[in-house]
Amino acid sequence: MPSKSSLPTISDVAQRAGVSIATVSRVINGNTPVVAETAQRVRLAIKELKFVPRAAAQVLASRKTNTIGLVFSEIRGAFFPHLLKGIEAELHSSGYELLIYSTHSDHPIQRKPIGEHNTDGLLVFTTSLELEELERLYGINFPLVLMHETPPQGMEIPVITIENKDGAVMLVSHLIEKHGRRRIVFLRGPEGHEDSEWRERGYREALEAHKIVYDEGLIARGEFDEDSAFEEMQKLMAAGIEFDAVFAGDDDAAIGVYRALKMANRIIPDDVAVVGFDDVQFARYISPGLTTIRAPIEEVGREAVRQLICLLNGEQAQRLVLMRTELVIRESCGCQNKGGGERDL
Amino acid sequence: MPSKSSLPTISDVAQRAGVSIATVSRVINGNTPVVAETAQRVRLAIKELKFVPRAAAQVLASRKTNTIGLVFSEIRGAFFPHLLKGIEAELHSSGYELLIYSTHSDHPIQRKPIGEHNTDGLLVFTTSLELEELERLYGINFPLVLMHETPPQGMEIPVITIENKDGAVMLVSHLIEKHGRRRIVFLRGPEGHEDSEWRERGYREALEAHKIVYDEGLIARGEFDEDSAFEEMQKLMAAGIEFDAVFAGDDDAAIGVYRALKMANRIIPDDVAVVGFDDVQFARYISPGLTTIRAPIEEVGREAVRQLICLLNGEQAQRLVLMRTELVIRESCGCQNKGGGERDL
DNA sequence: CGGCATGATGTAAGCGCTTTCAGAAAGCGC
DNA sequence: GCGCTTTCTGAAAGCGCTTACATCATGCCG
Repeated sequence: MPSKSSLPTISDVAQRAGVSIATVSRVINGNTPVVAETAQRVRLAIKELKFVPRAAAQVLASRKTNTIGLVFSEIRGAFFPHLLKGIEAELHSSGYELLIYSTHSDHPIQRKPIGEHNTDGLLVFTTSLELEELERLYGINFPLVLMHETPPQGMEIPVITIENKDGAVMLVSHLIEKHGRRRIVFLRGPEGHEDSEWRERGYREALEAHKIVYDEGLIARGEFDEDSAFEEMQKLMAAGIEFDAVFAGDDDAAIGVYRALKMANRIIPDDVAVVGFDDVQFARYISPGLTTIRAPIEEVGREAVRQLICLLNGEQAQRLVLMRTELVIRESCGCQNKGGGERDL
Repeated sequence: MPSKSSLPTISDVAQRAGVSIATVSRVINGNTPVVAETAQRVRLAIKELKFVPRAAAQVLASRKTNTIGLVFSEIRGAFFPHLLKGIEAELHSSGYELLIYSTHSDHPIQRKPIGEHNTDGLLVFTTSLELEELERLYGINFPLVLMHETPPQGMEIPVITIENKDGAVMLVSHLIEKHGRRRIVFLRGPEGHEDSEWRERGYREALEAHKIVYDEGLIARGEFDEDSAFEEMQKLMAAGIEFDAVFAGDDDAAIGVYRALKMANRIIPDDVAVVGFDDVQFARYISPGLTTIRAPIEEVGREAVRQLICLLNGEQAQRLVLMRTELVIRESCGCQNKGGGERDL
């Protein structure tokens, strides 16, 4: 049993097969013709020695890492698995590896964790990368694709995102038209979060289209998560603000809204209608079923990878891919949910 | 603006700072003393040139990749984010990177995606790695930690797992003692899945302890996911098998059970009590709230990383870490859920 | 039958770092 | 001041691959 220090290298293989290391390299990479019989001998030697090329050496010599990076900030959130699944799926079919880095703000970064030194390109979700680093990477022409974030001034980086505004309009219009709601709370996401900005714009447009005056007092500032949503709702109610519906910003926040409302004995949807955004897994499981917007998150991941691969191949990528969103009606808005979600509980 | 082909290297830095590349390397790695003033000059040069060491070169020269790998098979499943979160958190505080590979069976692997050539050690979840590959890695003394899977015969690999059997016993005993259920269906997980094996053992022990005869007819074979659970329940009901409770194998499966039961107009928990396993996010959100076992999944991830790092440092790792599980009572078993889960909806 | 494509293989020069080893500079006691 | 140790720094040898280029048989044409 060989110790770890003596793993076989390409020269061991070459020697055993009676060829030069160049030939071994050629049969491994298959880009230069090698006589069939020789190739067979090499492959045998590889198998016998259980040889696996050291990735670092390949990368160093070929200047290609064959892996792409994903920078992400919020592993929590029902959102993440969907996105990752799409990315993984598309990546596998293209032979790239995935390096994931999630930027926790708490640990100051010493060595640069992810970038041009260990990946061929980067998938960046929302604002998980500091502007400075983004500029640096862009400056050296490093392949980059953004998700749910338009690039800063002057940078031409492909973006994949969803129809946030349309989704919000559908949601709010539904609340107004079908259920006669007029005092609709909007629970924003984090400051500077683009999804949130667009959803708010949609919210305002929908109000306007129905001649409802925008009321600053109905805007609450959450973080796209359960806890902050819960607290914001508590505050709102404590302040005695009246409302008959809540647009929760995203599904995670909707959970917090549910909790606060139930604790205050307000019935959903009779007293207060609630809608979310994203249609994550649990949206159909909670009670009442959450009316929300289906965002093709998985598809965003797939498309992001596709565009990045375009870039990696030196092809032109699309500047902007906008994914359609779709209204998913369940019961939390007041509907009876006839038909549709047959998988709902 | 430098083109991608002319990224600065360590020699550029050395030249600019008026030192040798060895010195630059020393201040980067900080393991050999360098006079403060010189070090400062080097750091300045690094900053000015925006130099980032190429990871591949470092890896090749130092023979350490500074990244650990995670091999996983089921990105789907409410399970995954919890695990990943724990792993990420622990990893960051130790300065390692994470390379994730999820083994989809559909794409035959050409190049070895993950292993000794691109990581310093591997975290392996359940049976995501083929035995042959596991043996190979073990054979070359490669640092390995398994999660939720005991190592094959003769291999001494550290394992992190949870008290599956105890959890199952708690669940089933609760069903029997508090709710008088006696015909309890057990919905298994996939063949060979260790969690499933142990849960079944707990199920049988609990029955035995209460003098209930084990009935083969009450065992259904799911896949730890919603769809197979749904189908299995349909089959069971179609076959006219009687039961007053279902132990769903895991929470994902419980969802499928809920759906099948509701579709058949059987009331949970009055007609049929349902319990799950894992306590994933949505368990508290569904209606009725799912009685389940809280498995410290995140902690499993953290602990796995800790053990792997022990190995990487040449220290001894624990052969087996067993995490305690805990009964979480909500309403799906028939309880009224007084107290406890104050975050439940 | 000589000259020349043609295609398979070998030779060797890196890729950009780390690290050993040796040398230079500086401090110390006698 | 002389030899000694003690620090710091530089030269250079790899790490294990890829790939441009050279080499060497072939086969083919005129």
